[in-house]
Amino acid sequence: MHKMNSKNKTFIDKLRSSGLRPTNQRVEISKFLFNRKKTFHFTVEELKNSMNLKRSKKISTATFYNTVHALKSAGHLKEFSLENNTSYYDTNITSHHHFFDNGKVIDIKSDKITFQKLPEAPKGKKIKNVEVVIRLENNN
Amino acid sequence: MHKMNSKNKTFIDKLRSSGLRPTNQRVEISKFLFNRKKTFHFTVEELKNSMNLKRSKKISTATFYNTVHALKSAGHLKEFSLENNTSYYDTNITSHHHFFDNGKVIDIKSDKITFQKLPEAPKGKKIKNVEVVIRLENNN
DNA sequence: AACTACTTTATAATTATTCTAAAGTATGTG
DNA sequence: CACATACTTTAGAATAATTATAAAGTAGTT
Ligand SMILES: [Mn+2]
Ligand SMILES: [Mn+2]
Ligand SMILES: [Zn+2]
Ligand SMILES: [Zn+2]
Repeated sequence: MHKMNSKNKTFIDKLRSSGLRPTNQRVEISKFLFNRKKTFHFTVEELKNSMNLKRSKKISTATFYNTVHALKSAGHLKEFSLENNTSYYDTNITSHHHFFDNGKVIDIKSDKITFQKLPEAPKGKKIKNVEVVIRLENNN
Repeated sequence: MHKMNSKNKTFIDKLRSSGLRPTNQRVEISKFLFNRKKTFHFTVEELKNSMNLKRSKKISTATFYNTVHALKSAGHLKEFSLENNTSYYDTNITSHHHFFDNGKVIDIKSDKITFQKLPEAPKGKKIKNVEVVIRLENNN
């Protein structure tokens, strides 16, 4: 059985608030996702492969998808897309911006970009958020 | 056999410059895509369904995918993604911005958004383009 | 007409994702 | 602690979007 320490608290709470019991598999996934300093951008396949690589008893694909989906529905992960019909997830759930550099994704803090001019929302609508993608290429 | 008129010229040229012979099927697809005043945003499935609806002899799925792919590779279409692992295409190939409103996509001309502050590219990289997505929701 | 290169199409394969149903684990109750 | 019940994990099937294959069709050339 697992003893909960204060370090684990945050990511176990994320599971609980997603309606998920903190089982072994889920705790390991949540820890892997949230127990890091920097934002993590990933696909479910990438997550599965990197976690299962070091494990003798693999966590099943369905558990990865289910857990990620529940965390996303509860607002602990944000979904986004690149141009390759795969879902990416972002542990930074605040509204922020990105550099896209050949499949690599880098966060840009919200306050690093400000606008001089922005269009109004069409009538009956309002703006939920404004997010910028800066696509990069190699110099020269 | 088809006689080419000046109206057809543009979209037939797009086929030619994509390395595609202007066959009947391709001409109809290219015409459907480019012979309109406003930008068209679509998925291949949507394109196929709306074009085949009015046809007795259907154009095959592979031809839709192949033609769209060639047009995109030649730069006559731009690919983008919403949060649902399907590729969308945009007949507006200029760098521009979008409203995303519940799966609906609306163009925002480039000059409608200007920046006060933008981050620099990481070293060794330069900025290829900057595109904004404004997500909308219903009022009240 | 015969030759060649390019096209279209039906169908199979692939990839990402979701579903299903059976077996496993935890929790509550007496 | 038994047992019931509820939730979980998992392997494998199913689905959706896309890509590949290979046979039959079409066009351009000699
Ligand atoms: Mn998919
Ligand atoms: Mn896909
Ligand atoms: Zn991010
Ligand atoms: Zn557009």
